[in-house]
Amino acid sequence: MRTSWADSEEAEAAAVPSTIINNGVVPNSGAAAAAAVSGNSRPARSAYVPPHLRNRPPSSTPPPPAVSAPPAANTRWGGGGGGGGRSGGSFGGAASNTRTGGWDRGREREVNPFGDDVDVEPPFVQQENSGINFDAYEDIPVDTSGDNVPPAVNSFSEIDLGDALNLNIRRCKYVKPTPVQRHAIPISIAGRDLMACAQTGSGKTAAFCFPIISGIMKGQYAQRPRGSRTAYPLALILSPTRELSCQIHDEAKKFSYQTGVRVVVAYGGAPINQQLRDLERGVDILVATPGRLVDLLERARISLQMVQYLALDEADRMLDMGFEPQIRRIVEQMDMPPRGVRQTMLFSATFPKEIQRLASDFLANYIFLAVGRVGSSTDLIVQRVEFVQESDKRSHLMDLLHAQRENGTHGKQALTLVFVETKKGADALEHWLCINGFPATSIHGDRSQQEREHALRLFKSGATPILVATDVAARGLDIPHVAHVVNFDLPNDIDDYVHRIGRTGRAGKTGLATAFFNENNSSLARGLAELMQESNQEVPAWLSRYAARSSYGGGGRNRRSGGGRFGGRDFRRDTSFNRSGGGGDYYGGGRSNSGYGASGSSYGGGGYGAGVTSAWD
DNA sequence: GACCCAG
Repeated sequence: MRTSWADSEEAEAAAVPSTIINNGVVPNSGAAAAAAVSGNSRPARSAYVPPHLRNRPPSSTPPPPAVSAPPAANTRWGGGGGGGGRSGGSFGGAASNTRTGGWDRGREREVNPFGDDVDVEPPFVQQENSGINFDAYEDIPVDTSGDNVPPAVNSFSEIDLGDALNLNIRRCKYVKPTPVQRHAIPISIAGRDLMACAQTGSGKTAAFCFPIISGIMKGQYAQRPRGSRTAYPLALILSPTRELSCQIHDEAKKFSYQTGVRVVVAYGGAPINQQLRDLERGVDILVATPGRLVDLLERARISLQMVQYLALDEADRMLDMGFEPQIRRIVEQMDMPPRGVRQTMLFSATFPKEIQRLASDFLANYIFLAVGRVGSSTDLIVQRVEFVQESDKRSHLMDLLHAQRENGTHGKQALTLVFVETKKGADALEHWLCINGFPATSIHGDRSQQEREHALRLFKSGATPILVATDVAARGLDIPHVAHVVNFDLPNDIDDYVHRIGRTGRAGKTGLATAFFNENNSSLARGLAELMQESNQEVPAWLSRYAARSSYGGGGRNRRSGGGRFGGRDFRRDTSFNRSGGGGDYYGGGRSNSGYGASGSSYGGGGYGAGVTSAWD
């Protein structure tokens, strides 16, 4: 499960000598590659299974003859997916015939992430679905809008994802798809663009990984340029933090085991040389943070011209002020195929309408999908708000921690995650907790990547059961056993609050979220009070008064919270967002036919309602 | 203010 660069160093050492096949093709010109892209821009994701994938045992085929050649970029690794594509090329029939799935396990040492084979490797710490209460999902509210929405499926077997992927799904102990998977996977398999409000705890990562992996396995892709040091991924998955990219990479690798689909992660703070070597050995799916990706693009070590699939995790964050220019540059100003040619999938739990509108620049005739959650699960997280002056916060936190210690809700199985506003504040609080007898560590952007990963490991293992964090840890991270999230400093944005408290109460477990509120947070009062009310939480009278005060002053409005909060609703259906005359563009030529209106009322006026309070992410 | 290349 580890993807830190320190660990991949090991994998690298084990993986040489390279078995990558070099067919000797002269580095391709951009034009040729572009032609290849446009000629195969939407690979058919039909039920067709290439012969070499039919009835294929997991790892029975012997390795091909070793080919001595310098590592070539983008050679399909392990074969499984028809990477050879056109066997008419100089690749040669022999080579492609030998590239059946898993042939090179002994040579490339593809680590078995499941620990059920010869390779002994610790099993994944999280088999998230196994802890999910599926009964609670049965009547979950789901909304879709857009043209010709493909119907949802009820089982993985209804979709032909391919044998190797299906085997991995079974190994993950995923018995049946979660609601977001039931809806998002058919949409993606159909080749449609997607904006999905979904939840990590219910398998969001799988929801975009399965179609990508399956599509690459089945796709008949033109030979990617070789011989140069430029890598040509077929899929790009972007996320806002390094740790989240690592987590997605771990998941994607698990799903890709013995499929022949190669997953590489690239993020900042780690030595770039290792990542360059990984890329040289071939990449189908690239998981990256924006900064390092831009760096690699500028070095011409990556080209996006073969990208067929683009997925943005935490998409609203990626398109928020801080990231949007970089994302726009990557998606629009590099060599990535344009929208409508590539397939684009955006995932997040919170999707403010302003961000939805921005996002529509990257999408073509997309489907909007919102997965709510049953009201009963709301109670999994108890939200408390306490009025605490700045000067009293530390002693108040100490009281909470002492109480937890007495309750026994402290330690390996009851982790406490404390969010603060600033990096300095994180350091200070960590130090203060330590000298007061509470072992704590911290994660924030001023720590080295090694320190960040180390802190996360200490916390996850329970060795240090308190983690002080900035918003770097607010989104997406799946940390089991977080029993308590403390908003020592509340965020300025209610969406950030939603993501923060979503670190607890995951996978059917209960959670507690405590917030320290004072005058400095008055701009959040209204959103907080509304959210708590929707979540059937007790709203303190004083908070309601704050909320009432800020409601007419316009005080708490910011760009992300104005006009409909949690994005549980397609902005294209909001007429106020279509007034500029460009509304038709958002639809790409058609109106919703999903009957949204009929079920929309159950959403309680456009929010996630109860859904925002828990594992939904 | 936080997060996102490199050094």
